[in-house]
Amino acid sequence: MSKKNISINDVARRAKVSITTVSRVINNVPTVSVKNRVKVEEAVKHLNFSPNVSAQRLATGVNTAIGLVMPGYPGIFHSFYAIELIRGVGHACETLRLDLVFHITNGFNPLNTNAAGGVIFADIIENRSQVESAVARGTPCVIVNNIVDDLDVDYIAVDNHLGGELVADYLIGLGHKRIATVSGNLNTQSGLHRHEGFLSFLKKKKNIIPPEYICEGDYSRRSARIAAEKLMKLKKIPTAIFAASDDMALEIINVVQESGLKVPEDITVIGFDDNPACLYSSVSLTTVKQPLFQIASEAVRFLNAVLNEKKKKRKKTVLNPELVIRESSAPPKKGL
Amino acid sequence: MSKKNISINDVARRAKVSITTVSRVINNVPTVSVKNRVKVEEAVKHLNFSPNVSAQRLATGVNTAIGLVMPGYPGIFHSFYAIELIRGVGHACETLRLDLVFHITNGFNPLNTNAAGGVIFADIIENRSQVESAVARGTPCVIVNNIVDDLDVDYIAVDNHLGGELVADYLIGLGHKRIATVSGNLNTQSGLHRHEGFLSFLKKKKNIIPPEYICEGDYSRRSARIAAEKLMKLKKIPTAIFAASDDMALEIINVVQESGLKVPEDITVIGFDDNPACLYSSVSLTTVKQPLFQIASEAVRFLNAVLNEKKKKRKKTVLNPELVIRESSAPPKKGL
DNA sequence: ATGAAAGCGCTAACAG
DNA sequence: CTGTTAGCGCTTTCAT
Repeated sequence: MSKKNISINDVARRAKVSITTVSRVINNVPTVSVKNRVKVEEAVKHLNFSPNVSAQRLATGVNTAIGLVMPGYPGIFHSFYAIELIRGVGHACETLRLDLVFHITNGFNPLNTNAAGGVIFADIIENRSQVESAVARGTPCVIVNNIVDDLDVDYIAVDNHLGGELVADYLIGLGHKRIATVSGNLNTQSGLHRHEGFLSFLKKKKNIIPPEYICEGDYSRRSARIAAEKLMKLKKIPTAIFAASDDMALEIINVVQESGLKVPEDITVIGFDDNPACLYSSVSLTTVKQPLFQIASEAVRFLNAVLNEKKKKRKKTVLNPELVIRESSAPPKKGL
Repeated sequence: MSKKNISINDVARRAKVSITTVSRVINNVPTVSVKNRVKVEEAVKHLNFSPNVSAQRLATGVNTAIGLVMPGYPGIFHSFYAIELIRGVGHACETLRLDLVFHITNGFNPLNTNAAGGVIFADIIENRSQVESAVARGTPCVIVNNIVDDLDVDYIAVDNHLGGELVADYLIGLGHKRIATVSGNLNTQSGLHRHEGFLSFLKKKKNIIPPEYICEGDYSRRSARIAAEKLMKLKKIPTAIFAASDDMALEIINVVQESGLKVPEDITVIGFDDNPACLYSSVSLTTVKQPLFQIASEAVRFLNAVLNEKKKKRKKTVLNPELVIRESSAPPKKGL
């Protein structure tokens, strides 16, 4: 270390007070004479002193850093989901003046989550064991966007099942009969739930959907393209396609247009996410909006409250997504 | 705190060895008998012990966390630039097993950058003073994507000026005469340098560019649209437009196409970033590629080396961007 | 209102 | 190879 560390001692010496007084000033403890307060403040400024966070944490036993653990599978950073979460958590931490310790994990090297006082897990694919050990160690955890009932953790999630149902309901209401879907990664809870919600609602409403209309994607543009091209080659082309993400929906629209068909006149396409980037496409997208930013902020605020012992009760929250109707959806053409 | 903290003492007691031995085991110090090592490992596992990072840092005086400070202006998270940086820094930290402390700053509340052993500043708009105080405090800093020669800090940047020149040179070579440009935010160094490089090269080559062809944008889609619409209303429409970001370029293409013109047949459009999202647009974009991911990783590796005292010499690096020619550019139509 | 002193959990000489 | 001990920088009783 080349750092000439300025400590509370240096400040005390310069201000000619005890380190206790310096500590009081840094922590805004009221019982300090104006005279001393001024002296200390002068010294702090003069020495460019900044308290050693590690020492503070050791002494108080309170770590005010929030951990954010994000799965590291390829492409996640190109997803609206991840970005929005980072942004939400980041802003909330800034507002609350908390450090944010960010980790990308591939599920292998088990990070030392104890560098933070509380941790937020963005999904838990491949890193359940990490969650478990953090919980066992007593670190407050909140899982975002994953409903986990078999583990003693808090979570804040969106009802993806309902999201799928909303789309199915809307499509039926519009009069569509030939409805297809391209799922997200079915290994993720979001992908699975959206898919199941959509399909089960259709089935409940006695809407038969042929197997060739059910395509498994993985949230990538590439998978969407493959699925869409397959759909466009069918003898009976669907009149509506539900994609499990906006990104995939956009790619599907591309394929549809390349086939010489129009959205929504010939085919309705619906996405999921409410990714603002999709407002700029040729047709604005009908989609399902999930309050990601708020979820993220809420997770931080909750953890902060726990750290301050304001509350310690469980927080298992499931929020409802919302259908946003824009240009890419319309009733099917007459006769279809 | 509701956490029942397991300390090195608990482990020592259970393993019936001294805390020093436990410490040695945790830190992989070789001089520990196999017998003791096994006992300690058993205890660690049994107690789900994980060392207190704050205590380690205090004791060693070494903080292995890397700080990443990002300006918080609106929209930055929708830029490829920010995402790529986060991704690059994140992955590098993971590989090196470093904690990443992430901060979004609006330039006001001066964060305590000393929560990290070294910090990376992604641009320094509005937070120069923060950089200065970190430097004064002796914290190793590296500034990314900003050439800062009036401050004693390291930086790793892309030569944006050259980037602008590359585009100008290419356009001239293609035979374009009526060349327009939509700049990025001119308060950012990248925006300014790209703009200046582009313009100065044209001038040097005796290419006169009328004032109405020079539009000031701010990296937002919105600003690009406004500028492009203005350009399309001119009596003499340009045959080529250089946008300071891919995102803006895409929006410009939209406007061009809405005007009934074609890219690149009628108008060449060139971007800057090499944002992969732009591969999916109707025409793939000719653009300037900057090695953001590598820059980010390099910044982390450098800081890590400094922390390990492997090197302490200055690192002022300027990397060259690279022109990537794709579909959105072509020679002007005959006669123009 | 102020300070002395103990201790947070860990590492790093130093002895043995 | 192992243990004792003295801090690291700060907070927090407890006196004064």
